Amino acid sequence: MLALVDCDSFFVSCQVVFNPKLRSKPVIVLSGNDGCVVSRSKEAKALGIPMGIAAFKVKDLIKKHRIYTFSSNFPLYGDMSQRVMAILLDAAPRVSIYSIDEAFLDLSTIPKEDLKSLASELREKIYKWTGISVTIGVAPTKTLAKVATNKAKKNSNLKGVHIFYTKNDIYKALCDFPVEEIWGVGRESARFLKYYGIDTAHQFSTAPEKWLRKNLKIFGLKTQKELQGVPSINFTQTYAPKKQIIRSRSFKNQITEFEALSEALASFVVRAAFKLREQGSVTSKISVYIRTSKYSASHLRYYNSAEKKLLSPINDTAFLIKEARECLKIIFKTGYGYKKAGVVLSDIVPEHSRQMDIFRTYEPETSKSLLNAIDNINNTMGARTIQYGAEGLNRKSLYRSAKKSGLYTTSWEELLRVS
DNA sequence: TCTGGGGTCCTAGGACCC
DNA sequence: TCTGGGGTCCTAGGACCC
Repeated sequence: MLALVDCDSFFVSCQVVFNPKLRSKPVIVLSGNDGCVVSRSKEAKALGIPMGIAAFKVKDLIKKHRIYTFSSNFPLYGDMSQRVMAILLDAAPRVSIYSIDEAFLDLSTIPKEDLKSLASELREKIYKWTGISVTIGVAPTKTLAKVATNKAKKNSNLKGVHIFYTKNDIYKALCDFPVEEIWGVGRESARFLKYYGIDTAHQFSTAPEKWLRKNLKIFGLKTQKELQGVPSINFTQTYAPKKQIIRSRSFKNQITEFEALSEALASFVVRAAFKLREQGSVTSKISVYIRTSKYSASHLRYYNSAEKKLLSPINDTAFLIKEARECLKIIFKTGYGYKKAGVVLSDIVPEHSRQMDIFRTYEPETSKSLLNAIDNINNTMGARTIQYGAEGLNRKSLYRSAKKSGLYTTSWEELLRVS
């Protein structure tokens, strides 16, 4: 058996921990640039705020019901996530952290009769130690644990824990579980399945194997096995290094100047390269993209990207900034108002297995101590204590973030004051 | 006026080899 | 008229996740 532990309305919960008077009130958290609604309290859901909707579209609803609104605050969520995960890592021999607010726990060594108390106690402990409430689903496979969690969230009588003990438990649950809510069945597959009369998870689990393999490919087949109780999705490593690192942002106002865009890209590179070094990796491909608004008139729309392959994989910020600038030169066109830009590092490999460049156009050792020094200073004295000139100095923020709460757990200046 | 920011896995098809 | 049979590697882009 394995458990899925899923934090309830995670971003909202993080805000409420440090602002307890918001408990039982409608609260939402917005995406970057205050664009979309990405987390909602139970009360906000009940008022009809859909997931992912553009914030301006529900402005009236927010005003009318006095819904408390926060800009996203990722340093806070990341830190709260680590606290929850630390408890989970201690609770089971193997833990697979799946996202910022979810993890799978291997419970195969736990006797069946102990599962219920273990899950309930874990749930209480997490709430007591972090203030975050979680829902736990226990089942023989990841996909079924997802179903169990889903059921628990919809039925408050279950008190946040749902366990599939028997085949019959599973059968009953799958019969009234909509096919489009299965983990791994997205919009495309759901439309296809429904066209052929497959509406429930149970129907999916009994569909002909060959037909499924042909149309939904290998992942469709794996999902079917999972629903039948046969584990088919790997239990991945807890701290697997990223294979791709993206840093991107939407801008508050359109950017029209090359230099301004170049500075924004440089700041993305700085953060991406820091992440790269943090996980002990080097990259051999950098790509850059810029885009106008997706919603503007078609003749004002422009999207383009460019990439550079690096002869020798590296993690040197200054080098990558130069490469990003070269990419921008290729794709930048005047006359457009750019709304978003991003940097992608890919073809990432561990630093110790780096393939050297026979022509030695770049010698990584020379900058290693410099990079270490910069990282150490920024780690101990705060991010951006030392910056690169290419990021631009004293610039005004390019991003909208009007309702950001304090960095209660990661900045000495912003600790919560209690009186 | 205003529409997020990360990720992963899989497949088809091209380029290439003998 | 008819034009082999067996492979590998790489990449772009789709589908999906939170």
